[in-house]
Amino acid sequence: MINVTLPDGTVKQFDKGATAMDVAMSISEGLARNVLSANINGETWDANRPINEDVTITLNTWRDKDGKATFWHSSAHLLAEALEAIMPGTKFGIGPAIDNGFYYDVDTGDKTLTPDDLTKIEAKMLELAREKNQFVRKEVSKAEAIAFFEEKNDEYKLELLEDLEDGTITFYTQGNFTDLCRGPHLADTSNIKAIKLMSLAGAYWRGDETRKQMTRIYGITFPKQKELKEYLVMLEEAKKRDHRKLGKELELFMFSEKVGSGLPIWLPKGTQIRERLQNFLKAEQEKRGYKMVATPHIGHKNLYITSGHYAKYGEDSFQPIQTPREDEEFLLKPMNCPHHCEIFANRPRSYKELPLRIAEFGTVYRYEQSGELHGLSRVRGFTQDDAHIFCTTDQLKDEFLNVLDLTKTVLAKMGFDDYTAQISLRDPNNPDKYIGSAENWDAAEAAIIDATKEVDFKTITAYGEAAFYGPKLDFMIKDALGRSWQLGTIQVDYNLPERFELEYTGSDNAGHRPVMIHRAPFGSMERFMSILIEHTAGKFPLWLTPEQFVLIPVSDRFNDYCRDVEAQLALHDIRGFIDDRSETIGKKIRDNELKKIPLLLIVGEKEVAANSVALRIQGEGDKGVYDIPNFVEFFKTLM
RNA sequence: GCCAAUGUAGCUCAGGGGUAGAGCACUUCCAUGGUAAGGAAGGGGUCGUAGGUUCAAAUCCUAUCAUUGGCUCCA
Repeated sequence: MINVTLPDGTVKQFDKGATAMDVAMSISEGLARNVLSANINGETWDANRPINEDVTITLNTWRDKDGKATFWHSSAHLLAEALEAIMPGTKFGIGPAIDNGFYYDVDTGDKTLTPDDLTKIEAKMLELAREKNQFVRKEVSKAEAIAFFEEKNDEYKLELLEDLEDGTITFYTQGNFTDLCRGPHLADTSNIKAIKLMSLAGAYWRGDETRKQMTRIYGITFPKQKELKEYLVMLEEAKKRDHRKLGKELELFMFSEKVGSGLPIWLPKGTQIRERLQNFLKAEQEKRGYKMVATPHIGHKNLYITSGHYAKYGEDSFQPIQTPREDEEFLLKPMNCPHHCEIFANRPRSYKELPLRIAEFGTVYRYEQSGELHGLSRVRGFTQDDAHIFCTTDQLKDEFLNVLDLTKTVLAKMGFDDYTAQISLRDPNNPDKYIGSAENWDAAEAAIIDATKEVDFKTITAYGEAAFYGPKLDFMIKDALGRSWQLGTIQVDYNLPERFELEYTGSDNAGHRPVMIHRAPFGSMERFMSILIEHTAGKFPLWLTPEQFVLIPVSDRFNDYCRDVEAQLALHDIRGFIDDRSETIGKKIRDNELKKIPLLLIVGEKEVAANSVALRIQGEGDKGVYDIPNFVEFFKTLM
């Protein structure tokens, strides 16, 4: 007999060789029907794999992340089976579950997969799923495994096998398809009821761009057709929030082939929002002791030789700008820190000046690869809400707290609450990768960790993700389609002060090297804007929105009155415009609702008589009549 | 940069070897309308760009640029 401990602490006894399915059955038949896999002592297992010792168990269903992962991983195998049936000789790379579905990297040789093929594969998958084939786990020796894939001529699986130890290798077979796989899998294919292959993409084998590019097939499956439909509807809804679409519709920004790809052009409405964001941040920074500076868009080549960027990124960047003078070269600045280092070096500095916090909305240019450009999220020219803090190691933690407080204030003001702070530390196995003494790194990493604890941030720690010059903290946030982007960042830097030979005079009258913190709460105005658009679906908070109200006269007889109201509201810094087109009232309301103007003020005979407006809130409908002072009061409650 | 797809009017899209279509937007006129599309008329495109095939190319081919989905990269 074995003891099985359930998540609630209950211990049940079973015969040796019982399965998670048996455990589920002992609880209820319904649960047994829904169990997809189980976590056994922390490891995910097939629901029908025999258990031979005392274990702690969690049963995974569709509602659990691990359950979905099992479902989707099995779906990937089903995809492979279908593809092998349709295109014999296809070679397979890896086929894992991901956050939303699964993919399989395949090599179809000379044949190129087309979207039409996906439809055929889907149909085949459904057909195979209905066969209710069991996923059969088998432990194999390495020699057996190698023989199997040599027979199949699948060099990818053979390469994967090289890294596996004999005795730990398992195969899974369902129907006619056998794959090298750790598992776990569903009991059989019949749970997979709804299938959608989403897209095709190229993907380098093992993520290495020097290796062969395979075809990646992305797909998603569900236990119910209805869930697939809901998922697709959700995707459609998400697309409506896409900042590229809304940016065009709301006339916030544009791109021009003539100006160049990846170079965003901010239109008047977008610029208004951008400037309000900047003014807000400036005010917050002023409270926290920052001084604004302004530096040129280019810098002498020598600046970047000093900073080390020339050697590291020279060839992959915008190329140097020549001058009439021979051998003189300037670079478009890819970051602001070298300029700011020169500001620090401008004159002798005393420890009494530290921490020195200098800030700039600095526009930088980076030659991103053409395939990487993405709306406002990934561009070649963008403005960082940059600042550099020069301080002593002892001041690091307080400065970190100061920056964290600022970042928190900024994100809260925008209503962003679903973000992750990633602490990036050294790779403990690779200490030579990093510049600076171990003591300094210890101090900086401790400062970050302590500071994030004090402000109670939701953090994840990533070892080995630190920059070579120092540890960092990045704020990650998702766009409408669930893609993760880095917004704000805080980075400790020991390298640049060293390279620029920055010094301050300490209380001991000796020279000391400062530490530098790079930080940008928004990250860049462009990327921040893209996320802001997607999170608000274009319904910006009232303080940010370019047009807070629209006055809609019922007929053009009331245009003069509207102008009067507009002027009265302007006195209270309430901004908007008059829709004096000769259209029907219904039409004007519809148009302005679609433009997402927050407050619609309808004005006709009655309103003119009572010096009032009839208020309608975007998306909410009629809110009744307000006289002007009351409306101003009401407006203030919304801000 | 790599793989794949797409590129037709300001926008969304249909069409497809025989000289270009819809809806919305725009202009003008009529209507002066009370809470999500009033009516009529009109203007607007060398079908991304450059070559090629053809009697004839927006349509087929090649190259190129841009965009989209991924991969790689990301100071």
